[in-house]
Amino acid sequence: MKVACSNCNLRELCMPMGLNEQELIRVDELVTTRRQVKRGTSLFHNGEKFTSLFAIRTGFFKTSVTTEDGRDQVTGFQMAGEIIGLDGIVNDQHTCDAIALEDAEVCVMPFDRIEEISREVNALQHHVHKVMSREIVREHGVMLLLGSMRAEERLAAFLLNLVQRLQARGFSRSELILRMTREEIGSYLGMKLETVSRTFSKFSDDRVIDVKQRHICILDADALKRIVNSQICH
Amino acid sequence: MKVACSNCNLRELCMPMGLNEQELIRVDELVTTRRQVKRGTSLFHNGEKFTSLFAIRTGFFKTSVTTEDGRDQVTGFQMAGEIIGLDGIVNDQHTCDAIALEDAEVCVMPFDRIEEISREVNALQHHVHKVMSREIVREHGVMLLLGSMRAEERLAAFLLNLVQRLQARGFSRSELILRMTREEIGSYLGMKLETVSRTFSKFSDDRVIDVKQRHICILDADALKRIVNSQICH
DNA sequence: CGCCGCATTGACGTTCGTCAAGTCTAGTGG
DNA sequence: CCACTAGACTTGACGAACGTCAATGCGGCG
Repeated sequence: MKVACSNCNLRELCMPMGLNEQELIRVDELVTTRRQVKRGTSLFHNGEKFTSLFAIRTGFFKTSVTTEDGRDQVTGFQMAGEIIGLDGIVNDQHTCDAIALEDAEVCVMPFDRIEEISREVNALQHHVHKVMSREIVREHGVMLLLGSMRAEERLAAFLLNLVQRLQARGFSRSELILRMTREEIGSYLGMKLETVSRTFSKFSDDRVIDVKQRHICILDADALKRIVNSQICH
Repeated sequence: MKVACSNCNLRELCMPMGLNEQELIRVDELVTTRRQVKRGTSLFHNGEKFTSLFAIRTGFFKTSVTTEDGRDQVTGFQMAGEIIGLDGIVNDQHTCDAIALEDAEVCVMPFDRIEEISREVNALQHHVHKVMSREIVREHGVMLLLGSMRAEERLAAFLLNLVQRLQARGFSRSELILRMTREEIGSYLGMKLETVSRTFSKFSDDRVIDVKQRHICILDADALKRIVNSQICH
């Protein structure tokens, strides 16, 4: 049942590379347990005590933050091999919610153990730093998107990003199934669900993608890239 | 000239707390040199090789990312005691520009040395993790702002954030001098400089703040907070 | 088979961006 | 010391993009 990290087919995504025998053994100790998360339920909630990071083994998550006055903002969508929970480190409690968008399984990695093993395995230490830095850079990209792109550009960038990550996991580079609603896409991209829907329809009319509910087929990836870079006359 | 970190008046901001004698000595070795950065010049640029993190000793910075097609987005404003350069870790090169908005001095901390000393001083290790996590959480807040707030709410949140950080550094909680232009504020907040200016004027008309170019006086902090939380009728 | 949540589409309104004119201020050089 | 200039800021008029509200369509699940 329980697969060691050293044998996991996702190891290139969540683990450091180039470890020796002994380091591999140590790193395998990171994951204490696995946890199943049913679709629609939460892995953690804002305010909950932070103890562990989670590596996604299967499934798909969204993370979102909420204000006192009830607005909420999806801050990311996470898929297999990605690490979730980094927000909790700073104050020992989570500051966002993580909700499974399909049935999922995560590897639980207690953070004190991560720190302990990091001190011995340099590659792990550096890997942790890289994972956090990558998240910071990703968020810079989202800020750029939210701060300076228009609806079509945002949605095009979103689709390209999704399909690129799926491709890295062995899925098609032209077909994908959205695990999230239009409203969740809209929240992530800073637009209303109606605008998301209209923009999908526009892309479909322009023969750039094919949309059947949540089934998306990318017909012209280059056109999408041109849209992101605003090389399209409006 | 060179003040040890253990004696620096900013140590509570950039250093871990509760170190013993020996650990203090080790941590003092983090900062190899200081570097002066003149107003308008860069600390680092997108694409430059990453070697070090920087702790701001004096002065004020902005960081910004740029797309191929020339759009750019201010991703943050940093002041004394804050750490800059975390984006560079993941790919060994910086992915944004850091520009001084006033004459500044930074402490240069080579990252390999940070990792080395982190392995020995647990408090430093955890501190590094917290600094990175804090940046991730901060960016979640910016995403919320960009994705779901309107112009007045964004600017109110921005002012409250700035003044709160200045207060933590011993400055007034009601007066501040903006180190950045309207255009830079606009870029950060995802709006045009004219909208920034108009919104300042509106706040001024409503007696919430007093604006004289870059000199801002907060007359009614509670009103600003209500604006952020949308408890104002439009 | 029917219901419910999600998605689509249309009509209309609001907010913010665009363009343009004009003002203020700090810094420079006579 | 003052006039001049360049860059930053303010303000107004107008329009485009997107949000809002409402009606309708579709598909999956019990």
